Amino acid sequence: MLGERFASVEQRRPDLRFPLPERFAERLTGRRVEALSRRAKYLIADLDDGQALVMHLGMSGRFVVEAPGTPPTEPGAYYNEIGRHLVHDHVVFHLGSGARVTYNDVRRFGFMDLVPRAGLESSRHFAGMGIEPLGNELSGELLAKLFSGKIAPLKAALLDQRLIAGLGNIYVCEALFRAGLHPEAEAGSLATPAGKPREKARLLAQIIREVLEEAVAAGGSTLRDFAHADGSLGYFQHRFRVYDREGEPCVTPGCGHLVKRLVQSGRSTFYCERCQRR
DNA sequence: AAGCGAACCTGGCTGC
DNA sequence: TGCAGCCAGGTTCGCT
Repeated sequence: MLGERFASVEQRRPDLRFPLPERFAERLTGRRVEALSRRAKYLIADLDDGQALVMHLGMSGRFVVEAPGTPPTEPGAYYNEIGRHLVHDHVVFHLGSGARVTYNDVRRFGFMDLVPRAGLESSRHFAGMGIEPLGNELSGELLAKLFSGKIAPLKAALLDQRLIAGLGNIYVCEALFRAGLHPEAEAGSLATPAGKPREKARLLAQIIREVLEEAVAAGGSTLRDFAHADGSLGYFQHRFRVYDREGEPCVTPGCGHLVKRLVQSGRSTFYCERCQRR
């Protein structure tokens, strides 16, 4: 997409999670993509008219990139060769080069929006958003400060995008396990260790970074249908230590306790009650 | 104000 | 085989 123009855009339904912007396809047609970036779980394409195309994949969204000359899928076909449900191809970007970028999203929890690039940080999607977990700001000191006084469970605080923006359910479970911290511990307890000052916060901050870097290097996690834009899959799911491993033995040498599952604010948490302490 | 459950939507899997 | 129930990578809304 970078440097390309949108020759045309097909919008096949009026909405994803939210209504698509007014005259969406029309406003994109002829525009050139000048930059691509990411903030938290949002993708941002800067356009040559000062607008930004903001995109979020939700739970099941994916982009598929097809090279110039790839024949269009057969009209009326339900699945393509890799089992993708074509009825869930909602937006198709036809690029000047002839390549196609298709947004497919079974559950339609994803969305797209067009907003002025200037002041993007204070626009409705980004205002109040927390720090980047891979940015320089994340430190034990800041983590302790962010969680100070919070009685919400550690798990919920880590998922709270207003504090740290970009951690999801899988990586929070994995980070808590590696840090040996109990998901139900009060978030504020990280900030108030009477003895070793903020040792837990320092360790957790370091481990969050490690887990994310390792997951990115492994290409992310393919649970059911996640794939990169070129169709390749992620491999981090093979390195899960607790996520989706309920009832399996804890991987800590000599532990042997079974991984437990509990529900916190509507999301599954997987943890080892022996290795993860409050 | 913070924290929590429900809602948004479809499909896959399990168990009866 | 069929059907009900549960579960899923995320965010937002509304209630207490």
